[in-house]
Order: sequence, then C-alpha cells, then structure tokens
Amino acid sequence: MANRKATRIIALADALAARRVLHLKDAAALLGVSEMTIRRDIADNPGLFGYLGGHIVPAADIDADAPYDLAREADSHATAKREACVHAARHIRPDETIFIDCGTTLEYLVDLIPENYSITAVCYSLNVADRLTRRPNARIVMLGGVYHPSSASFSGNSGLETLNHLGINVAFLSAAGVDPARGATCVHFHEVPVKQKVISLARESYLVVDKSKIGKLKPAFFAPLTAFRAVITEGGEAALSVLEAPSG
Amino acid sequence: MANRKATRIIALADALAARRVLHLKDAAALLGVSEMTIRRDIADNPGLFGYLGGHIVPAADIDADAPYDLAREADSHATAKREACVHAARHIRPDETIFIDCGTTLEYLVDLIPENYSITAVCYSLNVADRLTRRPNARIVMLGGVYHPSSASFSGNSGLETLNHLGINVAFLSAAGVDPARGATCVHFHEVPVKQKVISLARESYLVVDKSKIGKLKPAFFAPLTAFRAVITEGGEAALSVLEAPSG
DNA sequence: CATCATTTGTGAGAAATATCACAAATGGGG
DNA sequence: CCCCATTTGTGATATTTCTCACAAATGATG
Repeated sequence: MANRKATRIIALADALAARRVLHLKDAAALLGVSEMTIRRDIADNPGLFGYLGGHIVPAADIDADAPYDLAREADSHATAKREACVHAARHIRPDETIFIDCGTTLEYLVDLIPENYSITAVCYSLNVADRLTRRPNARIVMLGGVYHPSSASFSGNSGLETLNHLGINVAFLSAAGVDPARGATCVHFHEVPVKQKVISLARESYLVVDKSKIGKLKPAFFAPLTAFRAVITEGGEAALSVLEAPSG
Repeated sequence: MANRKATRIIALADALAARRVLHLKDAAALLGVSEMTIRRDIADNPGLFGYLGGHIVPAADIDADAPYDLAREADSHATAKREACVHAARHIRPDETIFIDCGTTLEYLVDLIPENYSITAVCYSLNVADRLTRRPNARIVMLGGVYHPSSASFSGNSGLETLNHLGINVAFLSAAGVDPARGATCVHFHEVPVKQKVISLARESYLVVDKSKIGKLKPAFFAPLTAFRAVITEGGEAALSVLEAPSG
C-alpha cells in the first residue's frame, strides 16, 4: 500500500533527475496517476521535490538552505562585484592560464571570459569550478584538499604542491579586507598559503574587490598591496597610492 | 533608454543570485515596474532567466543543457543504482573514512549516509562533491587535478599523491563494465590510476553497479573482481562466483 | 471475505497566471 | 523643442493552476 506510493516517489525523483523540470500534467501522465496524486506526493516530500507554479523541480534547485555558506552573502554588493570583474576580465588573454580565487566576487569573472578564448583556469573552490564547467573552451585545474564550507574551497599540501607544476600567467585574487597600510586580508586562514603561493608564482596578480572591502582589516593577512599589479574595483583599476575608504 | 532596461536586468539577475527563486509579483515590486515589464525582461533574456509558472529562476537551474555529460545518462537505471547504493550504504560505519568513486551510480550513496554519522568522504568528482556539501556531518576531501567533463572528475599526480596521506576504511568503486573473467572496466583511462591506488590502499573495497553493467567489457581495465570484498547490485551483494549476465 | 485505515480520483468554484492590443511615457537625434 | 523609435503600463479576456470536499478504490488485517 505504502509500497505503491514509495515506488512512484522514486520514479518521480528519477524522472526529475533526468529532466530537471517536469510539468505537473506530464508527471501525472508519465506515472499514470491523477494530478492530484502528484500534488500530494510533492507536498509530502518537501525535501525531495520543489514546486513552482505547475512545475516540479529538484528541491536542491530552489532550496533556500544554502549549499554553502556563501549563498547568504551572495547578494551583497553583487552589482559592484560584477562590475569589478568586467574590468578584471580585460587582463584575460587567449591561450593563457589564469588563477581564480575563491569567494563570490570572482565567480562573476568566469562568465566574462570571452566565449572564443580557450584558456586554462586554476581554481580551488566548488562554486568557481561549477561555473567553469559550463564553459566549453576552458580547461579546468582544481587544487584539491580538505573542504571548507565557509568558502566552498579546498586546502591542503597536495593542492599547494600542484601549483609547482603549473605556469600561471594571470592570477585574480580576492580579499575580505583591503587596508592601505597593512594590505590584503581574508577571513579564513586556510586560504592564506594558497593565495601566497599563487602570488609568488604568477606572472601578474590582480586584487579584485568591491569598494566596500577597502579600509577593512580581517584576521588573516596574505599580501601587501605592492604584491599586485593593481587593485581592481567597480570603479576600475585603482593606482595603489590613491586608495581610500569609500565615501559612504 | 536601453540603459534603464540593462540596469534593471542586472538588478534582477542579482536579486535572483541571492534568492534562487523570485516571484513575478515580488520582482515587479522590488524593481518598481509592472509585471508586464518583468515578463518581457525574462522573455528577452532566455539565457539568463528561467521562468516557471509565475516564478523566476536562474536559467542554469532549469537549463536542459547539461552542465556535465553525466546528466544525459542520469536517468538510465536510476532506480537500480539507487537500490544498489542502499545495499552498499550498510558498509558505512560512523567516524570512518570512505572513498566514493565518480559516476552517477555512487551519487545516490551520499544521500544514504545516515544523518547522524560523522564521516570523512574522499572523492574526485564534482557531482559527488556537490552532494557531499549538503551533508552537515561530512568532512570532504577532494582529489584535485585536471577536469574531465565526461565524468565530471579530476585526475592528476597530486590527487594520487594525496591518497598517500589518507587512511581509507571503505572504498566504493563503480564500473561501466563487469566481466566475470576479465574483471572491472571503465570508459575513461584517466580514472584508472585513481581507482587502482584506492583499491590498493583501502581496507575494504566494494564494486557498486547496476546489473546492466554485468557482462559488459569497456576499454579501460582497472581491477579483477577478486580485488573486491563483494560486487553490490540492486539485488544485493553477489558472491563473485555467482555472477552472471542479466536475464533480460 | 468482511472491515477499516489509507490512498487515490473527480469535479466545481476560486484564485492566479498568460496573452493581447492599445495607450502612455521615455530618451535620443535633429 | 519636436519627432520618432522604443519601452512601459493598463485592462479585459482566456487559460491554467489551486483548493477542497466527497466518492471510489486499494491493501492490510483478522
């Protein structure tokens, strides 16, 4: 009795895994039951199914529960971040290797890589890697290690070791704080070794942040501003000497 | 003129990035325009926005274009795969370290890890890693390297090197072909070194496949069946000597 | 095989969304 | 400052989805 229902739920989940979206009507037809039954199945399994105006989707796709902590901060300064990345993207050249730091800021950079450029992108976070997989012409190198949910990134000796085998033309770094005197800082200490090694190995490094980060100081220091060719914000490339706290 | 529209589109994309789902009505209120305008914005940017019965979602969430090639095969034998994983999950013990192979089969295993078990999971593919991030009690170790879209996995020397530093209690391997005589084979050669090293290091290894794989032979050989404690299918654990081609 | 709890189907009215045509507003160019 | 192309708003109508109550069917149990 409950057997029939359980089987149907599994079949529905399977169909959804394949299709990503399923119309209520189609689902009913597919499983040979009424729309009402499908409605109830969905309502009974909120962890499995999401439902949007007649369409069934995987719960994961619309789940407000953040898969990583990142999502909570995703909205703040999104426009500024995107604009900063537009400026940063001008330093990407075809057939070169770039490094993309973790965090939400540089996620936008991935979508701004020109379609026809074939590049190699080095990353160490899931959100950046996910975005990169959608780009047909990108070769992706992931630095592995132990996962840190706070930044959706990985860290470990083997990841650092991998960097020894790579030639990085341009590195795009991000920071949670940019202090004119102290330099670039971030929140999580595990990111520091990766950032530092990348900066030391890459031909050119750029710090990409929205202006809200300027003037802030966070616990983990990773580089003086002189380590970067430029600091790139939504206003463009700032000469290092001109940096100042945001007006607001 | 087109300026206003472009600004609004970006704002909408930003709001969506934060919320994952946005009701048409809310979007209209948020941006201070009519629902009709939002409708048109969405229709004009099919690459950016998806739309399902009154709700705006990121296009990526409902895009039929597979992020990885995996998705195309995702539906086939899904129920059998899930059932095989149910049997496999009985070998997971709390506070231990498990290895999860790439492919769609073992993705299901992640969801079957008991909620209250705190485990360490070693993986080398994006789809498995993604699922693991949704589990609060899992420590995740990712083997890095160069990305292979065909299996959404990474391979490289540093990933192999990482394995030397790990103690794996139970390894769950998958295969595209299981031949009683020849053993376990897969399609992609780059997976072979990882699988072999894992088998050699783990205390126990299990081969988890749906029955459709039995009798098949694929290009890349990675282990004889004697390397595994058992072959686990939707029918349960098969004694190695009893393996035979599926009846259908 | 009769009983009971659960699951499933149906239909009608209520609510929401979709579509369209036309009017109003906006911004750039002469 | 006027004109024109584009963008935006409004309201009516058509379509779809939602909710609910009740009837029918199902499967387990004694």
